[in-house]
Amino acid sequence: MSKRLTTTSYAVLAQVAVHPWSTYELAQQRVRYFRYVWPRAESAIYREVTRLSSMGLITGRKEYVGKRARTVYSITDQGLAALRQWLDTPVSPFAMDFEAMIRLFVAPLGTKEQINSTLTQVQNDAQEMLRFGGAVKQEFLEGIAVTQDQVYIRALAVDFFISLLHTVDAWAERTLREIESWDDLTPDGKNERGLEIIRQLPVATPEESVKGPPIPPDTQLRLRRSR
Amino acid sequence: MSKRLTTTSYAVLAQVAVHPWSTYELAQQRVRYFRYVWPRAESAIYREVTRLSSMGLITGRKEYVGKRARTVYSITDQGLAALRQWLDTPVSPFAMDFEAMIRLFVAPLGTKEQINSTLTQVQNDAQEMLRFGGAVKQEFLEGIAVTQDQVYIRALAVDFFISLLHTVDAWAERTLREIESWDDLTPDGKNERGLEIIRQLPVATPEESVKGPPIPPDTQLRLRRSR
DNA sequence: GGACACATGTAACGGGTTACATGATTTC
DNA sequence: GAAATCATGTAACCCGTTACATGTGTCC
Repeated sequence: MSKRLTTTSYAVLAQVAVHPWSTYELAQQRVRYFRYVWPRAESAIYREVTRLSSMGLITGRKEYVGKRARTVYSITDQGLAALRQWLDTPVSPFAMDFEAMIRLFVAPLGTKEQINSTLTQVQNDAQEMLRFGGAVKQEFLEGIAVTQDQVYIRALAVDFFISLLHTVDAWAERTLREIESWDDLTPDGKNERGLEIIRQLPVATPEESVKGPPIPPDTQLRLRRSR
Repeated sequence: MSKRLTTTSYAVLAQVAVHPWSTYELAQQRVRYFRYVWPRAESAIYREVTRLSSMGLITGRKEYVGKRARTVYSITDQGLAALRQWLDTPVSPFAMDFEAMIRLFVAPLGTKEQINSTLTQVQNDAQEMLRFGGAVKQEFLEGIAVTQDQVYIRALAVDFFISLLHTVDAWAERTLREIESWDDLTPDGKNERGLEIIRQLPVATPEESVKGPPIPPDTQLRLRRSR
């Protein structure tokens, strides 16, 4: 068992910091915590709990619900200190896995139905997540959220979540409409239209912005470094 | 070596489908292809190339640049067929790793400087990626992009990329301003403000939308299934 | 009292990462 | 002709996943 803590470790630690949980609850309640910003399999949570416990960052207390034993974990002072220390290290950048984009690139090899169904799936996923966001919103407004005392922070996170999903949803929508307007998936006659879309994108080309000093080479974008 | 192809395999295959590349070029040029939507380490690309080649989905031809040997890979008919077949399988959903969100949640354990630097980093990353997006835009407008004949498709992808980054950038900006306005990171007196932000989020609460039929239980959001 | 979902895990595989290695070219 | 960088990989660890296991409460 490695000694290094990963972001996943800190995610679990952060969740335990809110209040004590059993491992099962931790794994389940990730939905309301980091499932969407740091998705991991349940078994990964179980392993992290074992690890954090063996390192003394959380402590388990055996409880019984009827005849069934369960271990409820709380954060230790050492665990809190570890979290605080972590806040001084550099963040790993935003990263996404978006398979639909790869499929879009190779879409001309397939059919209109295929790319349509891919984009529809993207939109459905986004709308489903938005529904979850709506549920969270309501919980806070009703004052029954587990982290009700942290609204002032959580509001900022939910804001991000909602904004991002609206962006994905809207993009899927307009892209579906665009493809609908095509007769087929070949490049024939679609060149100028594509350039027009590109031209209208709200972003400056380097040509337009060569007034400023050149970008120093060490400003290179970091790849995700999540270990 | 497992026989199953992963999304990473198909990403490499899709890139080789554009035109032949040496392995090194493939690993480098991911920047212009899937680096941002399917980020993987270079060594993973090398391994995939070996695998795809041994499965006959791509073929390598030895070339020499001066004294240095290199293998240039092209896609085979079998590889094209595999890509086409893949388009009929369900997409794996959008997923993100966004460590900054975890840090935001535990921000009250640390200092204002710490959360500020986290959010600034998020904004810098987004702006750096936007600059890259601008460069891609210019390439297409100048007509010198490698996939110039695919503008009509790529435009849709670049649109997504730009939209998403503007969303991230704007969120980081307004969140930085919000936190700037605080005296400290404690909940004291920030409760009502948080609720106000939540209230204004552009998403329907389930309460508001109970007119429609209940959501069938099998509409559950899938977790990323990228294998 | 059988079925089913809840609660709590363990085992094993493999994909992704980090770290290292090595010759060839270019730079100064 | 030394140093830096390019080009091309290999090795090994470990995180994350999928699949399985097993007892316990609950529903009808």
